[in-house]
Amino acid sequence: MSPASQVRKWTRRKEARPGELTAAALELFVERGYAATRLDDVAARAGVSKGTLYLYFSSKEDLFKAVVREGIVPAIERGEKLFEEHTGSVADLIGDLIYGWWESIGSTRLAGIPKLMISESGNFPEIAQFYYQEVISRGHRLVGSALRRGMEKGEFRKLDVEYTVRLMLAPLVMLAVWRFSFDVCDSNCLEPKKYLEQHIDIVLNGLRDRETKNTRPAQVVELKTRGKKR
Amino acid sequence: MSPASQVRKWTRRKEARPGELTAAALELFVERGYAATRLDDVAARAGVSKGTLYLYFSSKEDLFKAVVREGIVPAIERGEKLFEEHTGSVADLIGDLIYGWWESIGSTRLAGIPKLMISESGNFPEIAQFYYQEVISRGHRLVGSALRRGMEKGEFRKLDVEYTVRLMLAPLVMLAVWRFSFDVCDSNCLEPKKYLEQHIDIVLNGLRDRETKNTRPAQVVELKTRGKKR
DNA sequence: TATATTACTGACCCGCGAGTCAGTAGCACC
DNA sequence: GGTGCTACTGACTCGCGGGTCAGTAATATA
Repeated sequence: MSPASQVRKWTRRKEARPGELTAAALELFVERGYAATRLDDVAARAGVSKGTLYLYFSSKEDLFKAVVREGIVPAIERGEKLFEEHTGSVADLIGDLIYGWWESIGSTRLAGIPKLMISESGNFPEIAQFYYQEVISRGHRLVGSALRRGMEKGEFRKLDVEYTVRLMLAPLVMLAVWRFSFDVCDSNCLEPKKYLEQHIDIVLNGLRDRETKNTRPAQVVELKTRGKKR
Repeated sequence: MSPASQVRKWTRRKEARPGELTAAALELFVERGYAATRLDDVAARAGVSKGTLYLYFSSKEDLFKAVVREGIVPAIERGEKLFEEHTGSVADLIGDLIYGWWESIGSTRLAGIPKLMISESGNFPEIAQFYYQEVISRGHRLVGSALRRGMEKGEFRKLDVEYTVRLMLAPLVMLAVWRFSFDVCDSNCLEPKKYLEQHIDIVLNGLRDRETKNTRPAQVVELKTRGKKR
């Protein structure tokens, strides 16, 4: 009935395309891996044709870089701000950092990036290097600063900071990775908030300086009730 | 010089081929990812031609399955035996399990399999399912039994076992994954044994039941001196 | 040494997907 | 409504790598 000439086949949306393309690419890269992802599919998911993809990105590798860069750098910056602005016990700070990570990365699709980087670091050493410097190192430095502060204040035992940082972060990375790997197989899949809560519980207990008398018992804080203080 | 007819071009080694091929495949899969690995390269690394590979494996996917199956199942069985034969404190048992994992998996090339499964689970749901049931589930059950025993004996606080298991294993998996992902970038790369030692230290401290009076302080055991008791 | 058997080779096939580009349709401006 | 600009399309190319198979060389047997 309606003449074909009246049907609008597409619209110009120059500004929106790059973001939509990287978002689609992130989903597919995480789901299938870099090599197994077809650019036709990325374009289709973003609602454009493959040709359009090449207007905004010069190659598949270029698209991959954009996905990593754009996704992760803003997130780490938020974490650093949180650290600088924090006042109060270090145990609280650690909790805030971990729950903050969950809110702004862990629970979002950005959580797929660690898995991506783990899988593809061998094929893109340049990007791996970038990711290591801009995300991993900075993240370690951030948590390291918090731990050091806690040790200086006598809240925590004195332990090697670098190792403790990694031990603290490993369960977070695994939580993110798990969602995109085995959650489907996992019949009794776990409740992320409870998992993080218990992680904080065990680690803060494990770190607590037993010689210091005036430390409170380890704080198990409900996620729901957090962030209402201001 | 020596006539070409005298040079032996290849020898028959029917028995050895499959193992050599899966070993080569494991290395390359881990290094480059499944899709980015060429069967020509796998064959070359195993010292044969691609045609030979197809005498022993019907497809790339079949080879992948063989790599996972053959590598990991024997290892988990050793862990289960360790658990059954163990007598003594649960803290010791946990240490033995973790160091045993390091000796028989973490420090070997088998450590690459977790990374492989994480990367490719989406593309091979059937293998992911197999891996989940035969490795992950069994591993969780194993560590879960140890934790439960510790809680019943009063060595540990009463916590949700399933969550604690994952929190205990996350740093091990991350250690394995790290080696094949960012160790190259990592200037000050860590000492695995010290890392594991500190993990055990923190976790056992974190789990310790503070109400129980007769628990010893957390045991930090040197890896070097272990395993000499019998 | 002659013959049969088979582990192994390597050149070839062919489909798939990254990357290209001539053409088309939306839109701004007159 | 016409004209020019450009965001977008989709059919095309072409190389790469999974998979095949006719032939070859090592070995077993006599």
